[in-house]
Amino acid sequence: MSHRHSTPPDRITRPEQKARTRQALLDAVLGLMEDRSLSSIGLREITRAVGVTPAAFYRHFPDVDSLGVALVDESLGSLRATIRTVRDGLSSSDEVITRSIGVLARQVHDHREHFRFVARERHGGVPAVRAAIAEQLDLFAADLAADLAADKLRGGPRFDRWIAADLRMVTSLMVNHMVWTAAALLDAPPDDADAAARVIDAAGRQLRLIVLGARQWATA
Amino acid sequence: MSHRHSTPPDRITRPEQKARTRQALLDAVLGLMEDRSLSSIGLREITRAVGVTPAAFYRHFPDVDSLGVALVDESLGSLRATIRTVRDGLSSSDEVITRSIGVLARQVHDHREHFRFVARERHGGVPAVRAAIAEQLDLFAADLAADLAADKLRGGPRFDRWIAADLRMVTSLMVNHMVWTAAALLDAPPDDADAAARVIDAAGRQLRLIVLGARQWATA
DNA sequence: TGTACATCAGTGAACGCGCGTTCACTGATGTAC
DNA sequence: TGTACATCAGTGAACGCGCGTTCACTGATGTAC
Repeated sequence: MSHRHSTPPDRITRPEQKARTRQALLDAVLGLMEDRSLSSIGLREITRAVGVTPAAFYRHFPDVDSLGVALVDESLGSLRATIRTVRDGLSSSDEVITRSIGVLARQVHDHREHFRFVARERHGGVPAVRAAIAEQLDLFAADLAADLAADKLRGGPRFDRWIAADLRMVTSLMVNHMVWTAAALLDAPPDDADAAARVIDAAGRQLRLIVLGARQWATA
Repeated sequence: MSHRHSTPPDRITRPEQKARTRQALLDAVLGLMEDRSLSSIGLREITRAVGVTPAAFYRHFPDVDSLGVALVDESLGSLRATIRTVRDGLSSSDEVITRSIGVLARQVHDHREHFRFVARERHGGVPAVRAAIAEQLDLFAADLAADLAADKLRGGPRFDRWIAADLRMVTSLMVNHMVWTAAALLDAPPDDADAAARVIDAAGRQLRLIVLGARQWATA
């Protein structure tokens, strides 16, 4: 009853193998950043963790900083798509707040290392990485502004009548709050559900307070 | 007309000289952190910038991380006293908001390197430094909570009736906003007064929105 | 299907260099009498 | 005030080590015919 013919030969093509090594390099850096910043991580350290020679690194990235920029896209690119879909079903502002924070908490739990990387390097020492993160966060704020302007929220402020500057002011406040919430979740131990629940609860109330303020702002 | 007798001998005592070298080490690190994180700065680099031998470093700190902890106290300790006095004269919430942000902007302008250090290391790679910063920021939030509970603000929410958890929720939101504002000011070029003015204006409106939300929160 | 050649991800050795830490020391400052 | 001794911030040499980068190479994968 051998299955030796049921498994395909699955020979790996060269581009596939290259992509795997590249991914291993990215993963290795995330793993090495538990208690350190990107700028303190050495090229040899990375290749040692992956199990290739130092020179092999150059087949994938010109230097460690460039690898960092690639990590920004990997970390925030997919999250953006996920977050957008949360707001797609039209619903009340309270629902959207609770669900948004829930999704964020789940993402942070499932991709701790990516979020730790972003929190650590957002104001960190590598200019190119900092710029890439700022760009992605601006896109988050723009997405949110577009959704609010489309007035998807029932029971919330009437954002469709807001001037652009005020809209941007409130969305940047919300995005900043999101980033801060992620960082607070990271500061709690990974398996401490109680601590995480407390952060999530506080974050939800803060976001609700902001929405209350926004409603007043519009009518003031 | 020689003044050779008018200048005092000003011989420097040994403790004074030691304190000067220590301060020079602290200053050198701040200067080296323009585009890098603390964890990537070497001991020899620091002593080279000061003009002493590497071994001299150990007369002042056991390692670079400990120097970082000392820098946290230098950066945030004095700011805390300054910020407290801003709220000391009882005044309207709008006044306090405008003045608080003004003081913050001035402090960031006058002590750019210190704030850059705090922003960079707040979520950075050195656990001891991160812990020291978190502790100082908690003290900021506690100061603010105490002031709000004493109901110093006329025309603002009646914080004296708030439960402690809600008070802490809103003060941590405000402190986080303060830190984020400082970071945003740092991202603008040092001499670009227009860019700084835009950040200050947006920050003021965000803080005012938060206060509006807090007023609603209390009555909700 | 088989053969001859091209591609290129990863190798392994070598390079010069700056790192953190140790140590016995020097010599100006400080103190006891 | 003068002298003899103690202190200790900073010196300078030495150590073993890991760093980033270069280079000609190997050999499996891919392609043209």
